[in-house]
Parts: sequence; C-alpha cells; structure tokens
Amino acid sequence: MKRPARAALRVEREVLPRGIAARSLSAHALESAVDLLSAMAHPARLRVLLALSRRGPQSAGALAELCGLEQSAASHQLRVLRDARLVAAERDGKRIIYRLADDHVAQIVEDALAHAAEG
Amino acid sequence: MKRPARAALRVEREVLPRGIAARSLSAHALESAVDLLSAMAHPARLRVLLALSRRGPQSAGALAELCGLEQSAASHQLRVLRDARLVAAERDGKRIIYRLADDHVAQIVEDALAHAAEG
DNA sequence: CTCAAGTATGAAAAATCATTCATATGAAGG
DNA sequence: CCTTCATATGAATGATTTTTCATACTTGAG
Repeated sequence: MKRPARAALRVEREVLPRGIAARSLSAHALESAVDLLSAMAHPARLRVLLALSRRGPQSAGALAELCGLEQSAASHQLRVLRDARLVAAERDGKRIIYRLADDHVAQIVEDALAHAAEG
Repeated sequence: MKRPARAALRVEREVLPRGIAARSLSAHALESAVDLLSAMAHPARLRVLLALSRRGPQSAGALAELCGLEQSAASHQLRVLRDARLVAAERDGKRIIYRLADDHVAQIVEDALAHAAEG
C-alpha cells in the first residue's frame, strides 16, 4: 500500500446532504447496472453467457447440457437472463434459440473473467 | 455421474461434451468472476465503487456520506468489497482510506453503466 | 489515563434468491 | 385427436444476503 499524503486527505468535509454520487447519475442507470450485474453474478448464468459468447446462439436444451444444468433449472436461469435483457430468445419449431442481447454483454463477461484470472 | 479426469484440478462439473468452455476456463476462474460480479451487484456497493472511481480515494466516513449510507451499513459493504478485493484500505490516523484495487474494477463498473444507459 | 472521533464487528430479524419437483404449454408428427 | 419432444411455470423449501442495533476496537488529543 502507498500513502496518499496529498490533497486526498483534504476533501472530506464538503457539505453534501445526500451525496454527489447519489445524484450525479440517474438512479435509474445505477439500478439498471445493478440488475445487469446481478443477473451475471451466478455460476450457472455466467456459464450460459459464456457458452453463448463463445459458441454462438444455442437452444435452451443445448445450453442446459453445455452448462450441466437440469432442464428446469436452465429454464429458470434463462428467464432471469431474459428479464435482465442479457439474452434474447426466438422460437424455431419446437426449440427456443437463445443469443446474447448485444456485444456489451460479452464484453463485460470477458472483462470479469480477465480480472478474475489475474488476481 | 462424473468420472475421474486426469486428477489435477478439481472440476466441479464436467458435462461439456467437447466444450470449449470446459477446457479454456477453469472452474476457479469462473467462481472468481462470480465473486467479483456479486460484490459489485448491489446499489450501495456500486455507488461506493463509482464514488471511488470518479473522486479518488476516500475515507470510510466520506464514502458513507457520499453514498447516503449509515456508518455501520457502509462499513459492512466496505468489508464485502474488501473481501472481494475490489478495494484496498489503508489507515491514516483515525481514518481509513479506501481506494479501488485496480483499473479493471473501474473498467467493469463503467462498462456496466454504459450498457445500462443504452438499453 | 480518559475521552471522543472514526471504524469495525456480531447477532438477529427480515428480505431475497436458488433449487427442486410437479405440472403446464406449445409444436410437430402420426 | 393423441403422443412426444422441448421448454416454461409455480409453489415449496432451504440457503444466502441485507439491514439494523448495539457494542467493541483503535487512534490522537488533552
């Protein structure tokens, strides 16, 4: 650890009723970000996202098998991911094909893994 | 059932037929990533990270005020962040100064917010 | 040594989340 | 229709997290 010893120590007594951080970005954006992260913060769901990221769109059943999940469990997790708009679903005959909602999702997943790999 | 694969690393589940994910990603890395994301996936904690990212190192008390948290609550959340190694703490007199553990953390926070802002 | 400021900790209640099992829906084929 | 495959849903239980309150620790001042 390094010592700050500089201006940082001076900053604390500013009059901020409820905090700048609380206001400087919309509460909605922060909530959305939390929802996004919450949806990713689960082993099975992260696996699903990773599988979609690396192998492309897959059916619910294929994802279940790829990730070692029971059918029902997979479906529940996929619903969480869908609700959080991390994945999109499309029916194809009997199957339902899932894909990542956008590139940003893959980006965050990869960043998180990269960070984890370092530490 | 799972069968003994080559000893070595303890792989919790191996149900991926010829899975890229199975090989290229250790179960440990995935768990670490989940821990990282879990620690960020909370409104108060994300606010703390954001405050640290945008305003630099702060004392526990300053963070509490910036984020609109009670002392005890802030301390509990800071412990979660510390345990997950997202922040580092350093004592300075009576105060304890927190800072982001590394740039990767800020990166992920900003990515998540960027994504949230879009959708 | 005593006190106050700044922070941390522990325990218990409350809230949220995960897992499982059973059942329901919807699509295609006979 | 009836059956079967593929997927979703709901309810119940168990586990984990959050929140709050009270209290303890540490440091600098006097």
